[in-house]
Amino acid sequence: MTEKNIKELVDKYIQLSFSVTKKAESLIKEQIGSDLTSDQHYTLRYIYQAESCNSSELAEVFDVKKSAITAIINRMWEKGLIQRTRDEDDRRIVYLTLTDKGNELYLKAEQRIHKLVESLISQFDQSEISQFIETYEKLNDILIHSKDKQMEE
Amino acid sequence: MTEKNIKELVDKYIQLSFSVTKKAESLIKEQIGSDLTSDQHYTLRYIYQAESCNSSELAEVFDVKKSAITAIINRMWEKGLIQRTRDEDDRRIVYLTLTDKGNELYLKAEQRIHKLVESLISQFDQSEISQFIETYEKLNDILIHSKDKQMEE
DNA sequence: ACTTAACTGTTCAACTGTTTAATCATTAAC
DNA sequence: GTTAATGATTAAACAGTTGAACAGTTAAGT
Repeated sequence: MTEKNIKELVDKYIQLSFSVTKKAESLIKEQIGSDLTSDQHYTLRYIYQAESCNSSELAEVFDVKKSAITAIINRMWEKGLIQRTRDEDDRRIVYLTLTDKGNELYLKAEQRIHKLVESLISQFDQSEISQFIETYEKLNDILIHSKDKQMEE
Repeated sequence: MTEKNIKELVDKYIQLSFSVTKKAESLIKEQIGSDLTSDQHYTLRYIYQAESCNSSELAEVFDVKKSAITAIINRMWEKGLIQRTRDEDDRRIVYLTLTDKGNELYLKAEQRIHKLVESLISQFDQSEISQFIETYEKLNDILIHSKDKQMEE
């Protein structure tokens, strides 16, 4: 592969990455509706899948400071979507769990997102989309590894 | 493809999309440094590539209201990165162009991002990455089409 | 046991980015 | 020549973020 080809490939990837991310985010926002912001939905999803978690964990996953998590959790707590429970053994830790309302709101939005993504995916061959996701997964691993390597420095 | 397989594929894509986007954004932020935010860098890039553009165009590309663009341009104008020039024929239109400082700052960050992406891409077979980008491009087209279809409704 | 250090989470001030609605200046349409 | 429409801005309000300071709790060292 020539230098020029590599540069073009990289340019194209940077361009596509920006464009796809923007448009996907925009479509997802429409599925979520006005009850939740994107970040709030992502937060609901993480807590839903983890069943229970704490601020530090969320801060690491979302790659923001803990104070940012406190702020977002506060807003969702005020809306009655999230509960806080202190650990009895280590009273520093605050467990975050979804309320019934939070659960319901998450599932409603997630179903719509699921339908959206399914309709997008259905426009590809099965082999093409499988190959794509496989590479995407590999990229994800490489990105995780890149972050870890930076931590060591 | 069974129902179950589709659901798993969709779940995986949603999961990966979130994870990859977060991590890539985080790595890119590190390349940009503290002189610029991500959005400011994206703005510089768009104006750099377009050579000249106006607020409405940016608002459409970034999928935000024009007032949001005004705000971001104001901050970058205060930093001396962007110039505003009124069109002589239609004095409503304000052309946005990069100052030398803006140009320089953009290129410095973009070079680092380029190196980052190149080092990521180099960890794949050429055929794999070509196939990936091809599918990514197709996905981008589909997303653009999805937006257009919504506009018609 | 007491002191110190480390950890979990919060508060506060300052900032970026966003939307909504109102406004200004300019151009287009009739 | 008055009325639309257009391009851009302003102001208020809010979500999200950081950085620094802090409170409460637990762990470690001695």
